[in-house]
Amino acid sequence: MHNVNMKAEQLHQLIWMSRPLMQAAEGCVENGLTGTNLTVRMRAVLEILHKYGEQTVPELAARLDIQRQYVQIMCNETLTSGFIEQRPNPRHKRSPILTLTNQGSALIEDILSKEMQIMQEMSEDLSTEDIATALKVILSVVDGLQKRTGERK
Amino acid sequence: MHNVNMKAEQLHQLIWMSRPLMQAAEGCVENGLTGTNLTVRMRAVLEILHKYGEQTVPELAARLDIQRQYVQIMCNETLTSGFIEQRPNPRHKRSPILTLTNQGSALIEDILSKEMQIMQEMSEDLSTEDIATALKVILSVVDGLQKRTGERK
DNA sequence: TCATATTGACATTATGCATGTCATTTTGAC
DNA sequence: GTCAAAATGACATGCATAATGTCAATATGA
Repeated sequence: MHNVNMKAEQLHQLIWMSRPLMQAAEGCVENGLTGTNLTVRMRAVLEILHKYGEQTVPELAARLDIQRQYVQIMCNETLTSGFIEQRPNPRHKRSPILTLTNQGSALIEDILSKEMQIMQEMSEDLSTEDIATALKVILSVVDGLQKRTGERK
Repeated sequence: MHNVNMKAEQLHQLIWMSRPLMQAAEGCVENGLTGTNLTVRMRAVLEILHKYGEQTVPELAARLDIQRQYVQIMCNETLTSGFIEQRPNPRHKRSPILTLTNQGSALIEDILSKEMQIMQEMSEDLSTEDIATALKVILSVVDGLQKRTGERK
């Protein structure tokens, strides 16, 4: 009985750490971007292209779960900066395929590897099992919260 | 060696669940507010007053870690709605103490108890130890990330 | 007492999107 | 092949959630 409330309260605390966690994560990413001429949004574009390969703006938007119109803006910025370029799309003349330039490719790889190094450093303080457990709990909580809400979209 | 990368990758995945987690949590809170004439910001004001007792706008701002000027707006809205009221502040004539009205007090208690019930339901799927472990990991990660960033003031 | 800090109020700006519209393709069903 | 429907880029507008700047009134502390 008392145990039930303990669990609920700890879960509550866990859930509301999500904001500080996100802010800390984003701050850290932003920090790693200084001196690169990249913005956080441009980095996001490069990351997806690096992870999933070249693709069009609408595909990127679906992947990022952001409105197409906004992703268009992000991509246009990134194009201007020269980290990505357009390739003709055989499947759609108005919608070119976006692809990393050599410069963009090298940059995002460098950034991601530095970020991964931070992950490794931080994971030294934690056991493999604890990390796995935490991830499992978080996934379960996200699922539970979404189910109990007016289902997005 | 391979283990190191596994840990880092799981940690990475965990960290970037923070955004969906936050969105799910906020969506759920918003959902619970329908029919109450409360906005999310007003709910935040009520919650702090309920948790930490009556206080001034600047105190609230510090607690919420939001700029004083914005919290002022949130509080003025909440005042208009009648869920909180001003009390003379013996320590500062220009800065009244904000306190919950009976109506506001009843409302926030109802909301918080319904939210806690959701926590209890969700915690049924998880063990006490797993929740505790997850919380520990998250706190550690937030700490680690903040340390590795241009330290937020 | 008097320089400095605090506070409420108001104005402006920024960020990160969502939403709406339009003209131009592109696609798919017939 | 035709034609309605869908996809796409471009552009405009709106909106929530703040940060930032300023001012005048008031408080505070040395």
